[in-house]
Amino acid sequence: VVTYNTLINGSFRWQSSSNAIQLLEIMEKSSVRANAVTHNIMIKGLCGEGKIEEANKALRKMVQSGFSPDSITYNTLINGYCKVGDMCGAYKLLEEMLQKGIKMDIVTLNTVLHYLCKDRMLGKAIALFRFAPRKGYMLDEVSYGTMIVGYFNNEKVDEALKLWDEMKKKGIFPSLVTYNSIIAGLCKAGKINEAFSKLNEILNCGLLPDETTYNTLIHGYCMEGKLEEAFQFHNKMLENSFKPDAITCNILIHGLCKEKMVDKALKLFNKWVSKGKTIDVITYNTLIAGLCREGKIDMALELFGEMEEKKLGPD
RNA sequence: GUCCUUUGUUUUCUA
Repeated sequence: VVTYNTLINGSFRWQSSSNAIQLLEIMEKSSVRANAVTHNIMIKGLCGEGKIEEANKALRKMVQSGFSPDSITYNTLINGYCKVGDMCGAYKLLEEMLQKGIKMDIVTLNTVLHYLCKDRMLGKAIALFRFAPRKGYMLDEVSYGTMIVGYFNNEKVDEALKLWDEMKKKGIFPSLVTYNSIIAGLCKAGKINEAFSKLNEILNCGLLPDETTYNTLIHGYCMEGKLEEAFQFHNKMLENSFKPDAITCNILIHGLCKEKMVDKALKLFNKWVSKGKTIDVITYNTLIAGLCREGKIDMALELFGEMEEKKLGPD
């Protein structure tokens, strides 16, 4: 069943729910029985595609098969409801969970913190963040990372940095994700040099930056109009054998368009395509926006036609 | 004591 679980989960991640469901059906026809993890994977996968109804069906099936939803099940569903904006649904589930005697854990708490921050209720998030330890919750790296991002998104740069220090003082060592978060925040605040110095800190800690790290910094430089530096980072990425991805491409194209260099953006785009690298809807949207701004509507429409050919549905 | 599942980080449009 572990084999099937791994495959089903991977299928959701890299293919689609229909492939995953097929695998589940194959498993059901065999002598292998689904376990609680299988059900949790199904629920998560369906939530991930925004199919809340289907996820609920999967939940019912789980119960029918004799499994009790656990905290992972509930956390998954609560996150799913929040993701589609159904806070009432999420709240109902939370109550149901508590009624069944399943305690909120740090994951539940972090999920709530995240959506409070996202829905511009930073104040409530802060209150919860400060109150939780008194209730026995051990704030972890995700809690801190979530709040740091929340502060940055509300332009509270100093507070974000204060939390960063507080976290370290507590002996929680930032992982790459948290470093990426603070780099993004510093970039957004226009503190690109401080963001850059965090990259050195990453290396000194023995961590390795990833594509997100580079993309974030490249984006930071682009936003400042420093395209030279942005492309230097792009080259550095290649040197260090990281693979610039569609996001990298989108960032660079956007940066070029912003500086009224749509022609160069188009060149980059063509180069990217000819190398067989992936592009996506956002690539097209970015280029089309750049072209429209310059009044080159016919070229924009040409790209629009290409989108349909490539089955990248315009949105 | 080992495998699988839940939370945080990067890109596009409205001045």
